[in-house]
Amino acid sequence: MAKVLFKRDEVIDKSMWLFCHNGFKASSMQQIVETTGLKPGSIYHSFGNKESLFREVLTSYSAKSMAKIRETIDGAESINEGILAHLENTVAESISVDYCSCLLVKTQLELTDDGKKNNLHDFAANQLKEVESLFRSYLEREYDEETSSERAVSIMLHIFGVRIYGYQQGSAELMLKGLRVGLPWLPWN
Amino acid sequence: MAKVLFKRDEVIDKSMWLFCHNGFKASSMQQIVETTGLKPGSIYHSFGNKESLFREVLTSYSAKSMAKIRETIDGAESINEGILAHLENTVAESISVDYCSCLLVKTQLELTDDGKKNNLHDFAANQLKEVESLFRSYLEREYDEETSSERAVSIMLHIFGVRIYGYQQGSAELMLKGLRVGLPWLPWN
DNA sequence: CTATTTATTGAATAGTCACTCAATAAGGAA
DNA sequence: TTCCTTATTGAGTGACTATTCAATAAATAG
Repeated sequence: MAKVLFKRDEVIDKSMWLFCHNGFKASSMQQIVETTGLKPGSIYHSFGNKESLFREVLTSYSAKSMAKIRETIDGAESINEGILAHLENTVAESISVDYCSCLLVKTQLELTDDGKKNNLHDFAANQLKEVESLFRSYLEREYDEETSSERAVSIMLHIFGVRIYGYQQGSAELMLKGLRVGLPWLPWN
Repeated sequence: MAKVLFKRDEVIDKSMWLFCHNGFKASSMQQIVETTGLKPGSIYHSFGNKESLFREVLTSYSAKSMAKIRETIDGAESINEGILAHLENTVAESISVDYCSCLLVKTQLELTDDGKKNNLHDFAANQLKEVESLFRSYLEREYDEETSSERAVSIMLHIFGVRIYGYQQGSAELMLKGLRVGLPWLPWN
């Protein structure tokens, strides 16, 4: 056999699952081989090395995340209702049985900024900055620049908070109360 | 030579520095040997294994963190001023050159909950719950139970947020603005 | 049909990992 | 002093790591 027998997207998705659960270092190439069904040589031929594969996974993860945010806000009756819906989704996600936080957040904490160009730490940080920009651009449809900027930061702080707080047991209700206190300008019921 | 030639606390502190910067898995025993000056056999004789050593480091880190919070709040003119001072300290810390977030947060994200008893993930999560309890107990001196509980959660969400947001470049001012928006009940200037 | 290109294979490589253990050295107890 | 306990040593262990590469198989070009 030869020539494009596997689907690149499927390999990315299966690898994403693994990286999300175990992080970068703890996901071994052996596990990737088992999860994707590809042989080591195939992976290296198609993706270069583990870091390149991970980079593609991160890019895909980031694109999906931002698409989902857009979808949620665009589908809501107002910007603020959309933002609230996204936060509620994030909380709901965090109590699922195999919750594994956010790959970008995990990557930023796991990989150190070694000073080299295009390191994975900075890559994740930049993607998260883009998420903030996305929220800010939505807010600017409703508020002045200053308010939009402040509230975008506040949203990011709360999302990051939920990404970590979500590991506490039975935390959904508590988190929603905490979000309501910290984001009183959102249209809570 | 023999018998207690090294100081246990110093070994813990030096290992803490390493674990804070690289995380659990990425800190090799070889690095621990180099950092602490102990030989492999000595470390295993005194601490059991890498996980036990890390557990002692986590315990020490948690104790130090909570002591510092108490110190800051007890030394302030009011509970709320103390909480604000602690948040400002956290922000200030996050812009230092070798910032490495919070070991408990990093551990919770790096190590998965494998379901086993006393795993490191749960250990870190429990320590973070105690930090929340500490804030709640302070707040209960000023507010009713419900308000104290909600605001303690809100504080934790913001601290977690800062722990991650701190990796963005030039973020100190932005974070302070975000905190001011999300925690308007604190005595800002 | 033949030649060339290219995806796939999987055993093999060198390096790193956490960890061990017999030998050794130095206290305290008798 | 002699014995016993215990901290220290550091070379060594096997398991695992990411990665390679010559061989192979299939699709495409001429």
